[in-house]
Amino acid sequence: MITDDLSALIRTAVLAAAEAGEYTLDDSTFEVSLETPRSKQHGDYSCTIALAMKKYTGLKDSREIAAKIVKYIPTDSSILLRVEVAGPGFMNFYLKPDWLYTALKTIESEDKSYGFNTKMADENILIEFVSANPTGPISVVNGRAAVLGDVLGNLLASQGAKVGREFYINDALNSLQLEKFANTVVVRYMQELGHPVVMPSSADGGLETMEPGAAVLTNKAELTPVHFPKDGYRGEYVRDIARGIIAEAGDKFLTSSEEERNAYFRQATLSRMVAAQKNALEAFGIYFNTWFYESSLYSSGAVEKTIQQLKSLGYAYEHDGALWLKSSELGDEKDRVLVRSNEKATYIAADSAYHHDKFERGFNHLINIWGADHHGYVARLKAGVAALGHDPQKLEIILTQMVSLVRDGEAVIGGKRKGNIIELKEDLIDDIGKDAARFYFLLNSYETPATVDVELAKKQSNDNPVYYVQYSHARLANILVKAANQGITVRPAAQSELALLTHPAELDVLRKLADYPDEVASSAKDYAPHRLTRFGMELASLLNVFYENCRVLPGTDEPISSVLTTARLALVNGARIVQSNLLTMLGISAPDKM
RNA sequence: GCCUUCGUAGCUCAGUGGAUAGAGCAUCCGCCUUCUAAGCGGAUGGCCGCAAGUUCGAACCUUGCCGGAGGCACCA
Repeated sequence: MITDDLSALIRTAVLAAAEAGEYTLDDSTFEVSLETPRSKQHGDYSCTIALAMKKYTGLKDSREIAAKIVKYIPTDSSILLRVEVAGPGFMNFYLKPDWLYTALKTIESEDKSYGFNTKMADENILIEFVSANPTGPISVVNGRAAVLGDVLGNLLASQGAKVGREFYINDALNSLQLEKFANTVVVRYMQELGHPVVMPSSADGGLETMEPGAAVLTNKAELTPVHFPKDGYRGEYVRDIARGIIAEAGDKFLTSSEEERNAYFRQATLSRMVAAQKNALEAFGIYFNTWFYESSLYSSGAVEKTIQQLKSLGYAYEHDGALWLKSSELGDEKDRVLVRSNEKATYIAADSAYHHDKFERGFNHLINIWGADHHGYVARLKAGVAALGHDPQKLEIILTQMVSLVRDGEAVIGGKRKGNIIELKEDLIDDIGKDAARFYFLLNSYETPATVDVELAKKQSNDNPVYYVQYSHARLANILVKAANQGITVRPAAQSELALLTHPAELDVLRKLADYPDEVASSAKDYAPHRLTRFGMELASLLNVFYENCRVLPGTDEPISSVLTTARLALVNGARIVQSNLLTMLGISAPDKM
């Protein structure tokens, strides 16, 4: 890569200058960092080493240091046009356009793998994300973590890491909630089959109300009312599940034993809810390698085994009738209960077992994506993992800032219990599509608290920058189609007069294309998918400028030499590859027509 | 009270210790007879919450304060 060549050149010059006695160098472990200047007046790359070297050399004027270094940079380099010292001591490097043409050839030959490398080949990473409770649908709030985890997975995989995506289903300990959920579905089931329902008075002062049963059994006498559970789940999706059960099993649970009915509903509501979640996520382009059931940790004995292990390692002790984890010795602020005095294991016991299991499965690096409201749990889990002999540094918790929901300017409060959920699929994807929805979440850093107004998102969907990026791709594709129709063949870049590409708009595009692999690598390293999104918008903007200023195919007014057309077609094809690779990385389609 | 996090243009947000702090939307003015106007060009708009410190250099690092969000269970 060009930046590697350039920094090697600078390193050699810094050492050569010291050797020649221009200055003394106290520390030879200096880092040569290159940056892309914000303004291209400052060259293709800029180096600040002279500023940093004030400490090591004893010289006061960093412009002077820069000048001394520059003296030892070879002027007959194959890549370098010139070097300038500017400002307080920046060294600005202006490269020969050749390097851009070389980059274009590289893009063409690497094609779909341009932007990929093998730096992280030793990493076997498991990303666990979304993991929404199986008592409600995937909501818009989950959308951000979902797309973040998915694209982060793509980014890490592009760096050569093996990546697994996992969804954890909290189906065991949380049994009270699951029971309540199943009971709620039973009530809706009976309502669908004709029973009236008594809705309890709500906490915010509403009175007890009566809902009629569905009019399916018109000839029968009035059926006995059933009571909706206090704090039951009020969302419409509960009725959907009830209807699904009727379609599959009919009305036989009206007359079955309570035991039989409860056992069936407990299992059926869980599997239907999980299926619905899976369905919604797939509509969002998100596929998990594994759906891990918390209950399996209990049935396999893993939780019990983990507790025994913690005891024998001396990290667990009895106190007040409960079993405690010595988490305070492992970075947590206090000790935590592992097994309650009622003998039930806590979530931390199951979670320790779960993360132990992840490591046991061969992953050497775990990434969990959680909402910021779980941050108080981070130290605890790391302590649990450390107690079991794993390096807590290898468990990374990404906390996404909260997503608050707004509908037509009004805050939507409450959640699954109250029934006012804004569903990811029904309320967003079905309206604006997968591409716009993904792009919407990928625009900003997960470190920024977000407010999602679905109605606003729908109204603004035409303004969604995703179309801007896709449009630039479609225009490129269109040029290639038109060229083929006119019988003009796209030649390999190596057989084109790339030196004809001298227009500033062309050079800007080429420079951006050459930057792409670095951008992917840094987005992966910093877990910052949104940077790639921004890069796509910037590239689109440069492409539009190129499109306005540099005609590719012969026009009626504007004669264009066939060699220039050939060169520009090579550029168009390279840009199409990059824009397509980028959109693919984001899980967004790259249409040829719009 | 303690912990985490956010505060940048009217709004939504980028900004990797570097040069004159950027983009989209909104507002205003221009540009379609040639490869897609979902586009291009221009204008307006900033005590980067406040203060001190570190540094050659701070929107970025440190500390304090102000304001918002979240968390401090034998819940998950």
